[in-house]
Amino acid sequence: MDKPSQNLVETIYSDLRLRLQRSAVSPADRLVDMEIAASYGISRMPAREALLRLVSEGYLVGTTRGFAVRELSLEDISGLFEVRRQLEPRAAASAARDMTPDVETALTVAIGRIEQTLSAGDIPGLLAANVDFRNTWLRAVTNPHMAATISRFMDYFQSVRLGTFADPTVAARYIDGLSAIHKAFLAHDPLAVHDRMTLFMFAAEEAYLSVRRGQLEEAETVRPIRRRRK
Amino acid sequence: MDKPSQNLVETIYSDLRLRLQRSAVSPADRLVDMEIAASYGISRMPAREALLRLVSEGYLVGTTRGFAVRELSLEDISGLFEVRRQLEPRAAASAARDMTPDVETALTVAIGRIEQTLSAGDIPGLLAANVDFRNTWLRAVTNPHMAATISRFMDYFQSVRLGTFADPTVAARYIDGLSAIHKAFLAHDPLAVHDRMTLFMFAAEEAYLSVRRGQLEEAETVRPIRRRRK
DNA sequence: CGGCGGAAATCAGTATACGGATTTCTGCGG
DNA sequence: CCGCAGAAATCCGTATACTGATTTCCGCCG
Repeated sequence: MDKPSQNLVETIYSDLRLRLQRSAVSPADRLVDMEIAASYGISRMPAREALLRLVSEGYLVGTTRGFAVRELSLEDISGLFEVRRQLEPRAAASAARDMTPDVETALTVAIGRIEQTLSAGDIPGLLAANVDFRNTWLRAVTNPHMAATISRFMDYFQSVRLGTFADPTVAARYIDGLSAIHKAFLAHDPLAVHDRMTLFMFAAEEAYLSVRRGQLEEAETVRPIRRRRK
Repeated sequence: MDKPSQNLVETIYSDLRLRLQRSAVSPADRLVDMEIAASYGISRMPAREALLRLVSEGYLVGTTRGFAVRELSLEDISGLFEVRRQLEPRAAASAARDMTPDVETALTVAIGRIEQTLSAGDIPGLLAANVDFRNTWLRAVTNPHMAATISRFMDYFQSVRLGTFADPTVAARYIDGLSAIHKAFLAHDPLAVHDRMTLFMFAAEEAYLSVRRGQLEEAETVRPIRRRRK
């Protein structure tokens, strides 16, 4: 969201955030300040501060050995979606009202890319296109506090998302929902956008819950994951 | 929210956050890491990290000389209240549904203290009682993500709040709104709580806007406040 | 072959140090 | 008395260093 900035912490923070958004960090990975620092050729402190910031925002958790992406419990997912349900339909509706033509075309492009990557079975591409779509309508949300909050809540789900699209049935329904939202945007109908987004929220919640349930019972057996502090 | 914790950054962060909640830091004040560090008898880094975290959360802004409390523009206030309107009525309603008896009595105590401090003209006490009231019902919100988000949005307004209660008319209406919410809580009526909270949100937004407008035009004349970064 | 215990390694937290940008202070000249 | 240039002070950003807690490694003993 911010420009390059000649500030190291900001740079590292953005890079890491991007990697998290793209699910480029697995929950098994450990992010260590010294490694990151070395890869940028800088000292530990900026890397450490960026990591700490991601922890305070809830994207990472500190373990006794490095930082790891936070894994969402089923309660987390429900709770996060309760908030999303309150915000996103309203925000999307206001975006539909205030949208400029270029946003409109960008949305269409994004939807096209989503359908294309879906039929090609290109999961990473689908993921990226999906992020594009949401960022595009979010750009038309004039209230920056609203947009930032929504963006933040969406980003919590990146560790689950890959799995969401693995099941073709789920993926198809997901895309159908997006497509309906897109149509409502094109019709410049804020109320329809609101309703469609509401429906979409429930479908998405179910999808994430089901995926996460699967992940959890699969890992039922072995799973240490130690936190910090006595 | 968190316990003492044997972590310096956390300690300082909580202390500072508390001071901000209580409006104990004026916008004219400058928070400097070395000063804070000295007052705790520690080094710069933990103090600095706590300040940086407050900046990233939007409570402080960096200036060329120390950190200062963020001042809300009129647009900020409107934007923040748009989000609050989406969240707080819903959250309060769920709190009304899930509330335990001890929360109920705590709410009554808080309301009593609010009325008492109001008639006594004890503004700081009123401020504290007000914070108590909101934290009390927020405790009954079972969704931690919802509660944390709301708490965060409320805390943005501490720099304006003192002024809100200076005008007796505004204060009286504010308290009336709270009182109506309290009654709805006692009646265990989630819908009434939702409605009352919605009304209250609009009244509060108006109050803050009016106070802030006054502050802004008063300061119209002299006002350097330099930010950082070219 | 397994487990047990101590040494070595890893890494977060904190402290101290330095450089550079900007502001504030100071004193001289007008 | 005011302005203006240079000096001093302030304070952020970053680097490096130390410490203690925890984990991992490794070899000895049963």
